[in-house]
Amino acid sequence: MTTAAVTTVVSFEALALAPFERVKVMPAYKAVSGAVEQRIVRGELKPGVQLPTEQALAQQFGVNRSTVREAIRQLEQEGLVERRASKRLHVTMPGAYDAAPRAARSLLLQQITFDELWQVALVLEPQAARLAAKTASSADQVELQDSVTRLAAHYKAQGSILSHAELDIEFHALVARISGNRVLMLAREPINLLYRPSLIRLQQALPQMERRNLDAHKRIVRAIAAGDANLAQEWTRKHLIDFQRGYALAGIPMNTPLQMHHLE
Amino acid sequence: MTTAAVTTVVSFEALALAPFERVKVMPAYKAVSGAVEQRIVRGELKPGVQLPTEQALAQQFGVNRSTVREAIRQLEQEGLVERRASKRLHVTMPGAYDAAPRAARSLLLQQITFDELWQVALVLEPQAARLAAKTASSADQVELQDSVTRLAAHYKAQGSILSHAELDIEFHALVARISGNRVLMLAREPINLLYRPSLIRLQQALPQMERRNLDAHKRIVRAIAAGDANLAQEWTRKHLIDFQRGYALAGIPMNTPLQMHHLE
DNA sequence: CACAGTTGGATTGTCCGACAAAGTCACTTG
DNA sequence: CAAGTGACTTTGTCGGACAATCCAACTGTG
Repeated sequence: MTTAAVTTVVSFEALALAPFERVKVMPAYKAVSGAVEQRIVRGELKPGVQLPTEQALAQQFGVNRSTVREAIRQLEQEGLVERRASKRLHVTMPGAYDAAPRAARSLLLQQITFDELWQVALVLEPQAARLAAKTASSADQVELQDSVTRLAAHYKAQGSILSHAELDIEFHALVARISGNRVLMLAREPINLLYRPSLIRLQQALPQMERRNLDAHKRIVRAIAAGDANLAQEWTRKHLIDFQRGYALAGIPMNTPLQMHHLE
Repeated sequence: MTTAAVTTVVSFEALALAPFERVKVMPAYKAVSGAVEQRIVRGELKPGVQLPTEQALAQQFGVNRSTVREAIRQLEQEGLVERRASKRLHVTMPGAYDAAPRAARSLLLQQITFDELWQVALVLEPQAARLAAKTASSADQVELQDSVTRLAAHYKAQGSILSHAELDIEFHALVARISGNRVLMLAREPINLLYRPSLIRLQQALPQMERRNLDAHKRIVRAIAAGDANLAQEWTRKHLIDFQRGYALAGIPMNTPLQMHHLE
């Protein structure tokens, strides 16, 4: 039975072999969340479908329910999963809106300044208008017209509920949506969140800006309706530069870090 | 003792009072994670400091350790907290890089197309170059020159480790970093992640593009070094449009959804 | 006294079992 | 058939437990 094989003993070190790389050991909860995440990202678990109960998941993965729960918390936070109707877990497609608040918070913690925001808006918004001019349907045009009408109404009678700034923001969000470019919408969103308070503040400091803003919106809508991409882009750009001018006019410095209350 | 107060009984409904709004009841784990999050965002807990142990947290919040753990998982996922050196919890400042992968994944799940990416890059990259031209230090200029040199070396001797596409990406990331605009960097990042595979693919299909790319990079660097913002912006824009032209030339459609393997 | 090895406590990751609250669903009843 | 009801399911939370690992103090040795 035993065939005496002739072998030579050679030590591992003697061969100067590369040492084994540290084996990456993942906590079980991370392994579980990762596994579920993969199946969602791969499309095997489509948005809307219910996941098994915690108990069942624990059995399938061969871990304890507590471990499954920790994994679920991660997936929840990631927006891949949510408890709809207070009970069962459902797979959800994380929308752009989901990542935005965190990005905004990250920017705040990094003490970004307003002009950093503005410099990006200065190119994103005109591009949104340009694209919108190319793709706007007639229904979109009606919506745009409505938005301008609301702004005009607000201009005539100051008693409106939404502030001028809110309507302004709404308008630009609408243009971005009409552009149909989801990357653009995603990139805009954190900026939008942080922009709002500054815009409101400026509008209160310089109420006379309303007239110019209204005018700009009108021109932008007209350009989009006409399908004139260049014009829509250019007017949006002017609109933004105007905003910067107002900022300077009001004597508010643009290069001081944004404060935390911008997010509350 | 008992003073008979004269009261009239009136039913709640009879007064047609507004119904109570549904009291928002938060799960304990969310309350805990929210509490910690607030103290971090407010700056009371600065990055780097250690958090108490799970046991201590459980006592302070008056909940079970399991509950604390679930809260920690959320904070961990959010990037506000991490286990450094394998044990103690440390507060961390989530960087832009942290939110990007999730944003990228979200975009993939939404089946975005390449031209949506490109349309945003088309305005962000030139703006990055413009800002970089205004702020580049001499050290930055050296780095830019290095980057171009590496690209040139790769062009001469194909044997480089990094592909042409990788160097291209690196260059644009460098320009963005030099721009000093953190909002811009954040907005770029998800695009960067998704752009890479397409760029590599294109570069393989059209190796003759290398020459033009190298040329464009050179001009951009020269413009930045000269502090000519307009020129830097314009050349970057041309560089990107060139890229689009190459895409069409290679016969690759730009409007098909990006595939999942873009992220692996 | 310096230094390396040992040891014991502290902390995390995981498990088990339990229970109240809230939802679900089938079944009963008017 | 609609409304009501009651049993079952599932989640959120708790308490305790234990192995593995890390940390720090302690100890023996030169």
